[in-house]
Amino acid sequence: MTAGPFSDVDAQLRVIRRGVTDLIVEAELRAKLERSRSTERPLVVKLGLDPTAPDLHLGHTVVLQKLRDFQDLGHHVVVIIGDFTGMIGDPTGRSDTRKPLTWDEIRANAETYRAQLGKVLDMSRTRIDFNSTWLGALKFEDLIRLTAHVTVAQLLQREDFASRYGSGRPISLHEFLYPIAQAYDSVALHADVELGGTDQTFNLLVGRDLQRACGQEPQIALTVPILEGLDGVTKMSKSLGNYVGIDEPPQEIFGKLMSLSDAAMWRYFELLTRLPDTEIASLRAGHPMDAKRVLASTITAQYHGTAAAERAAAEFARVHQQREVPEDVGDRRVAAPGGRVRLTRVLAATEMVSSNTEGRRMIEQGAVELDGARVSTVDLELESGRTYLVRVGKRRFCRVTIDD
RNA sequence: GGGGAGGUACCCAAGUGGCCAAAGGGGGCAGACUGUAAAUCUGCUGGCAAAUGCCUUCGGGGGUUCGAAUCCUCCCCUCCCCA
Repeated sequence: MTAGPFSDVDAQLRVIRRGVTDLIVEAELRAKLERSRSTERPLVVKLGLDPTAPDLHLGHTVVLQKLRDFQDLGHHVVVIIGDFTGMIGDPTGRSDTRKPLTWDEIRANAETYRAQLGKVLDMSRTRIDFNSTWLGALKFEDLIRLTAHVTVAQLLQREDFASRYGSGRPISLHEFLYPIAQAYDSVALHADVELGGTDQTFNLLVGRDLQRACGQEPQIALTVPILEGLDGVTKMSKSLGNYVGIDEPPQEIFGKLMSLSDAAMWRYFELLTRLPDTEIASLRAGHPMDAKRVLASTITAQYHGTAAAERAAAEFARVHQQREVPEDVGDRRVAAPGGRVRLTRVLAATEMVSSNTEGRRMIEQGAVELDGARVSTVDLELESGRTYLVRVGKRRFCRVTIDD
């Protein structure tokens, strides 16, 4: 993208600043960039990932795209798999203690990451490290020295700790160690920049303090906005079920994005697409559904290519706007011991519902269609030797063949 | 170490011997309406069988009782105050 190894500092800063919430401290970043340019040494840019949730979703891509920006500028990107910190679990909110992962699980998760990160990053220039490498080598004595640099009052500045402490909810001591461990990652790497969502601000700043205490130049803390999930309110996360995984099939990504609320969609335009402001403005002036279609197509294309995005769009129109059957309906076979089976059993057996009782409820609520006709009989039986097209709710389809 | 308050279904939160599979809210799902949106309205929201039946669930174990989320007892966990 540029002639020399590193482009003009102002140009770099323009790219880096785009879409970020906080850049602490910009003057220091400028100095680092200038030195990097004159010495032709790339900056070390760090991002930590949690090893427990190896499925990347659109929420992660906000920060990953920023990481990609740094890569494109020629800098050195390091992704830390927080296998050690994962034993703690970043204490944001829920207070459930995590069970430590086995080494095999961690390795497997890291492989998943490697595959998924490649959808956004240039993996040939991405280093992946495990923080157990250096954290596991620390002795208790080292830990004591490290923790001496941080005060309890400092830790209680963090909003999450403060509110829990204030409202009488427990804080385990090891949770206090989380920011310190993450900060030590920066020390171990000699990180120049650390990226994270705005919820990471505190941790990133502890990194600065600890680096300073260890005689290093403090890193730049750079935060990007947290993407809201499909509900448009809480942050996108797998555990809340309001996410779009980057590994999901195109129809899923497209369909999930179409179900966004109008209000939330602009946030997605802003954080997930690189469409120019003028184009977004003209979309705002038109029909919201057209805008949403553009959003869904753009993002689907990012992960599956334009052709797949077009297919997904066509499929969506067929199923939801013309109310027809989707192109790829799963085929299942269900055994009918006596020549016939109850529909409720079929629904459960094909996992279209979670239990027979649930299936019964669905029928009672008029949510089940058989070959296009709504089912009103709860104890309806299906005959063997036939194939039925079963639909539950709006999105669940299955072609079921009944065997003897 | 002393004193006090708590642990209820996905989450919050009522319930202090039977009418409790357990109020209410949130979330989720479904139906209507629509642009498969949002908002709104309605219904459902442990499982098996579908019959007025059975099983699992109120931190864990044991006990009292015809009968317990509710009483007793031991244990585990959390918070607050004092030291």
